[in-house]
Amino acid sequence: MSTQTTTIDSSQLPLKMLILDAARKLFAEHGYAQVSMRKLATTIGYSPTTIYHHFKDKKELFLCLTEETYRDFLHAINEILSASKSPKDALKNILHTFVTMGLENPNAYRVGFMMETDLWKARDSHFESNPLGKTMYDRINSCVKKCMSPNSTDEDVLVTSNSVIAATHGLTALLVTYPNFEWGPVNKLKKQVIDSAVDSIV
Amino acid sequence: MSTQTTTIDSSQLPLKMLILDAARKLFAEHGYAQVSMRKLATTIGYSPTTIYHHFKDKKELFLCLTEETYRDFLHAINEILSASKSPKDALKNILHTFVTMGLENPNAYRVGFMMETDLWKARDSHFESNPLGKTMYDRINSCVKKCMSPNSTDEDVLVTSNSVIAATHGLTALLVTYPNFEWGPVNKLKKQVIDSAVDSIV
DNA sequence: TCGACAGCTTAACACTGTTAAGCGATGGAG
DNA sequence: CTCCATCGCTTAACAGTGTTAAGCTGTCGA
Repeated sequence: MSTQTTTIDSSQLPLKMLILDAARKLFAEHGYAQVSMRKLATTIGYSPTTIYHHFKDKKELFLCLTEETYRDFLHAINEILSASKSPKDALKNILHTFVTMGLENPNAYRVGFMMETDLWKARDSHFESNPLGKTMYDRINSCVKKCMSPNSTDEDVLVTSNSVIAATHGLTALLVTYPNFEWGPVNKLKKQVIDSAVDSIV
Repeated sequence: MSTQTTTIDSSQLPLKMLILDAARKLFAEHGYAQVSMRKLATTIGYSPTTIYHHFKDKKELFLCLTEETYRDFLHAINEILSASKSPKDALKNILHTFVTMGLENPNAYRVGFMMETDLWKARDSHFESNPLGKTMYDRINSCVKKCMSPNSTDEDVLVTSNSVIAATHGLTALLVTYPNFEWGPVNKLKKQVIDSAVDSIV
């Protein structure tokens, strides 16, 4: 029972911020597995135990960073949605940005969209602990719906939305996982993947 | 310098086989990270060090299993190619099988197509240490080429082939990574992803 | 001045991948 | 037969991991 009456976001606590900042940087540079709690502690000049006073475990710490990633993606999506003319334009722009952002910050993309967290696997609903992810997904879903004929069933929309996401994710994942492979001109690749996924929508 | 004149595949050595069999099973069940060398050693009734007499390190051990995965996929591709009428039919069948096999053995798919091994990252050519993967890739590539107009450039073929692979991989990766998500009817999803990728080929 | 509490550390546990050193049996040479 | 080398395997350790129980220390209100 604190006497604190002002609403302070606990994530704004200086030390918690310090940890997150260092973690974000280290993590973006070296990847999840390569950053140990001890290394992180050393870089911020505290003992490893201190981190555990602010985060339940390593998973929770990096889940915070994941949320930041979702926030960034969602922000970009919102901007695009409010600036695009047609739904198809918006959708294509969103997917392009999706790939671009993934390539710009591969480690963030890895944690956000390529790692299976027990937190998610444990639950029936995937997005229960991930409202930002859910919002992102819903945005894309409703954008796809607008691209489709008005008498499409919910299942049609779901399948189409997921298939568009799958294709885009596949490209990003491959480019992130095998950056040294001879992919050919990446821009053409992006365009072809996204166009053939979106233009097939009727 | 052994006096052995008969050609014996060293992978057929009983203990090496025993290790690989146990590793394959443990790994398929629990995943790469969850299987430790000590656990593996215990299940085969040897000390951990023994494993290191047959495999340089954990990475090399699981790279052997990766090769098996590639072998399986390549085998399936070859069967399809020799049984299909049109190139487009063959391509669609290959991609369908790709997804199906991935879902049947998610852990194998993870190691084969979702993990960045230092071995590959270190090299200029991705497939230098992975001839089976190269063959697989080439098979798909030439199948895509047959689907395209004869005056397509090599770059066109490359981009198209990679974009088809990307879409298919994306679906498999998502299904493997988030198996509990409400994907909707997976068969419809597979069909839509593959059809919109392949049917966009001109 | 005392005591409570917050913030942080020390030290440990149970793991991990990996390896240097050594043990014991087997089998060929003298 | 004896000796020695070699092969197959193990013990014990190193350095690292995530994590936590226990304790220390300084500040602040009573």
